Amino acid sequence: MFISTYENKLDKKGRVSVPASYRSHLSSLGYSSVVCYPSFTNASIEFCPQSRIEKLSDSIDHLSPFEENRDVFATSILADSFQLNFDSDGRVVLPKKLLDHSGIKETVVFVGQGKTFQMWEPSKFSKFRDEARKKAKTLRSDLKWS
Amino acid sequence: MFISTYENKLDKKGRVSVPASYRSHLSSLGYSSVVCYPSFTNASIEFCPQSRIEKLSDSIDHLSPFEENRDVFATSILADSFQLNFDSDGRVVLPKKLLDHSGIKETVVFVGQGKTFQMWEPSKFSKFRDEARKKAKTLRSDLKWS
DNA sequence: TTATATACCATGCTATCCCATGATAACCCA
DNA sequence: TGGGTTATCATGGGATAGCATGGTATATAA
Repeated sequence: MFISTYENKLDKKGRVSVPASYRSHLSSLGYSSVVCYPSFTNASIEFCPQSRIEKLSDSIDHLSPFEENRDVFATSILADSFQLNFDSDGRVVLPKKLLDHSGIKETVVFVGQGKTFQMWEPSKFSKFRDEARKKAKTLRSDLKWS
Repeated sequence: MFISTYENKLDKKGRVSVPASYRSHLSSLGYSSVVCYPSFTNASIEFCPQSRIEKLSDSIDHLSPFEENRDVFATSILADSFQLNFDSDGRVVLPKKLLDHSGIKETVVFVGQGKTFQMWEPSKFSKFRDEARKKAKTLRSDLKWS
């Protein structure tokens, strides 16, 4: 499970360490590689194991080949996704497109979301987090979890 | 069951012993790791078995990946949670964010809540306890226990 | 060359492991 | 019952390993 938030820094080469606890969870899942794509609902970068994207790809594939939404999903997710590789110290290089989408400059906030995690520019995240807290207070009862 | 209250001290390194009776109850339930998060409703730190948070993560995961509330729940709960590990002497290190939320400086009050427990700053807890007593007096008849 | 990518090495910080101490509670036995 | 002996537990500190981060060196492609 991906939980907590961590702040790490981009170095001059654009590398950033993925938090060790996230890496160890990834390897416990037996991941081979990971995928990033820009969120469409906000300015974050979504990060997930390759297998999850494949599942997503499958569900897109089940849409009719002629349905308009099929192309919409495929284009906005799969076409904008990047496969990332860890270096030997657990770092990744973020592609420029994703940096632009997120507004990340030198500090990256890693935000655990359970099955996935996100990467944020710090000030954008704190704004989003405040709003999320407010909404969660009113919506909390909607989430069933027995 | 987690019952009664205990006062333990934070040392310079930010470690605090979890009361032995709580630890033995945790291990009798077979829990190896635990999760803490700031309470939504007061200044305490909530403490629960990891499995409880995993259930939550699963139910969030059943929401559509593109539903807005998905991010709202995940961010406000999972992102603010911390996985804590016991050292070999039954202590945990409390992250700075949780110390800030709770106002804990050097003394931690452990408060049993049956299935979970909380951690409080002493003076905040005694205030909370007094109010809880008053409310309980007037609400007494509401508690059903077939 | 210039830029991009990968492997490898170095450093400082901090979390974690392991052991020591003192206090308190539980136990045992005359 | 009292007195002494062990366990148990909270607490403190030193040593060490893991981690984030910075840098160098080498390779690859435009």
